[in-house]
Amino acid sequence: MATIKDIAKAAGVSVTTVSRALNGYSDVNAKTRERIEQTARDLKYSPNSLARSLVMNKSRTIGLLVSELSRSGAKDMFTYEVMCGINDAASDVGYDLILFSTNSAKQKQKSYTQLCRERQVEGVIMQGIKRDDPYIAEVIESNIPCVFVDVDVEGEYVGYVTTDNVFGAQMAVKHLLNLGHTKIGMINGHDYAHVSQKRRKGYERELTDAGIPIREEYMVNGQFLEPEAEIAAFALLQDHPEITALFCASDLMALGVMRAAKRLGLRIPEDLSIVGFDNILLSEYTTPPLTTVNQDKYQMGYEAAHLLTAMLTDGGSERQSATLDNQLVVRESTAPPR
Amino acid sequence: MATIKDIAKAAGVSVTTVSRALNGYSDVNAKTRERIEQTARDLKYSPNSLARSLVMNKSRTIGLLVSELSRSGAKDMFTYEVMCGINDAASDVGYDLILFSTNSAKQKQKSYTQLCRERQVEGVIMQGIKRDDPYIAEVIESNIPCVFVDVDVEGEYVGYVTTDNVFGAQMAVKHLLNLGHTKIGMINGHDYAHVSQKRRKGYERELTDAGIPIREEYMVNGQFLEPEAEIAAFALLQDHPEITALFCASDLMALGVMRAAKRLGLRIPEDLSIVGFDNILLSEYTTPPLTTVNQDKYQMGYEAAHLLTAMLTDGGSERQSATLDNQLVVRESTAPPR
DNA sequence: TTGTAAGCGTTATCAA
DNA sequence: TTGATAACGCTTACAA
Repeated sequence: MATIKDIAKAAGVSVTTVSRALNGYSDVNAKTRERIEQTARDLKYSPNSLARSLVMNKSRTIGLLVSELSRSGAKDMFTYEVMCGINDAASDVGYDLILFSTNSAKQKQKSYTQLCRERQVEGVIMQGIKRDDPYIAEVIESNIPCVFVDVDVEGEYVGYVTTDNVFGAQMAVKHLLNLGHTKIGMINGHDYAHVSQKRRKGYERELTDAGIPIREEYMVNGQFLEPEAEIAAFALLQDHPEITALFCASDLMALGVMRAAKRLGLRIPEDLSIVGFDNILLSEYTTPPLTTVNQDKYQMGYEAAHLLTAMLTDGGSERQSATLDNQLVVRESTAPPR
Repeated sequence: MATIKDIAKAAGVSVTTVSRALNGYSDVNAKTRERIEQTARDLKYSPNSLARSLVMNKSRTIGLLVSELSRSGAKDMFTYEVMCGINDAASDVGYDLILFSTNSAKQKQKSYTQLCRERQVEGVIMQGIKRDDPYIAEVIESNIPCVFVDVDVEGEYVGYVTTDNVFGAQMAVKHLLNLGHTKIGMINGHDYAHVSQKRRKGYERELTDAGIPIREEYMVNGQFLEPEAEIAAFALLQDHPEITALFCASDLMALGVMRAAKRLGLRIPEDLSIVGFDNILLSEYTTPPLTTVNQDKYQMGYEAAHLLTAMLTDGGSERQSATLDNQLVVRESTAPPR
């Protein structure tokens, strides 16, 4: 509870001198500094960052805005792993993280700018929000630096981190093509996700390059959810029994697809090959283990925080965005068609 | 960037009146209030919580201290799920979360009290720390309210949330006993975990109740880590081939044990029955699916935040701690011995 | 019902 | 090398 005032009194100097001594300014007599530091220790002083932030107008705090941070996200460790990366990168440079968890109900009450201003965060990292989220427009208008995870918006103070989703999808489809598949369906997420658009693009491009016509009816949405994907895949496979392989825009949805296949009596990979996306932890443990496209989630978070803190300190020089590589991980859910 | 000063000027009143109007005090003329609220909206005002916290000496912030928040924790969703619960409970009552991630290197630089005072958190939730962590003593001494997850310390301002680990372990062992096992080993975590002590107690008690002598050499530590557990279990099973069942203090370790069994050519559950603890997501997907003791991790977090905010507002009335029930989840990793 | 003024714990400007 | 003093944006006695 000791303040610099207390120290000043105890050490017989002014608060100014205490402040300067404790902050390592050079214009303080060595003896005085020593005495001040000692009394600070004696009084178990620790600075009040609130007061400091107020006067300096810098909070050394980053807001972490995760849309619907909830149990449902528990299954793919995506959010968590990204967070770990963010946390590590932020704490490396002395920033603390404040967690805003919003949902649409809360968003109605409080605008993005309000949220940030209130807590005086210096910058924001946004994760798990959809393309049509009203906050995105606010972010671009506002002058609070922000880095998005998996939404490709850029602006003066806005950047993003993502992986090469087009290429990732191409690798997945090429793998299927190489195995001899030609009737390849796709279970996508939803139209409001940046990654869905990109993965679809990769899927279509690879097919086109191979001279295979694109069939709209082979593409369905599973909302990035396991049960929804199961329903969608079930219907798709029932309507189009000629399909021998499915590319899923997420591992979680691939899980649902596996369930649908089981219900239809289809063996994996003999009757149906499945490729996922994300390489979530679970994908290694399914039966059979899932072939998928790996994304380095931790790195995404780390990079996001790094970009943001760079904007904050350098004043926004160099890169604002980053696209990370991803890799095909071949496991046992894919095989040549019968 | 508008402040109450700006509003005061624009609305032609004093800052006091603005403050009172915006905070819903009754002693403000309805007309004046309306005018003030309108100009606040016009100016896109949002309060500066830093300034407010400073003067009120209340930050409405909870510190979340997770020891070694890192990728290694990614495999069990424990940390994440608890966090979701904390987040939901905290935001229900208008508290924000600030993430402190410490590791021993940082702890040396900064004491617990310093950390909290600096950021002026009103209370703290601590997760993933060991019994011998130096912070624990600090917490008890300090007068900052704190709730621990899975460490049973109590004090004037200190409580904890845990599950009934003794009973959980008893259920696990009883299940094994009922199947006819008598040579039951235990892969524990380490001596610095509260839960390890409790689970061991449950294991020993149940065995004793069944008239089976406790054999020290049947108990080994796996540090709550998969590879360590694999090594420990491998050695144990090699030295004591008569063991037909293993109770593991965590699912993650059970995964390692399964690997060890495989390497030894033991089939699960025919040659070796395994029971885990936690019911992590993965346990459902292993081959075979793991019998385990479920803990409601989300609820633990929710309860922790609830206890803490109650302490903060009521001034520490009623309960300070909570012990949640857990349930045996029987899957396919257990069977009668041959 | 409204306003004046003090104060929260810092840092920054300026003068000594 | 040091110290008054103002300022950051807000709340709150106290007075009017």
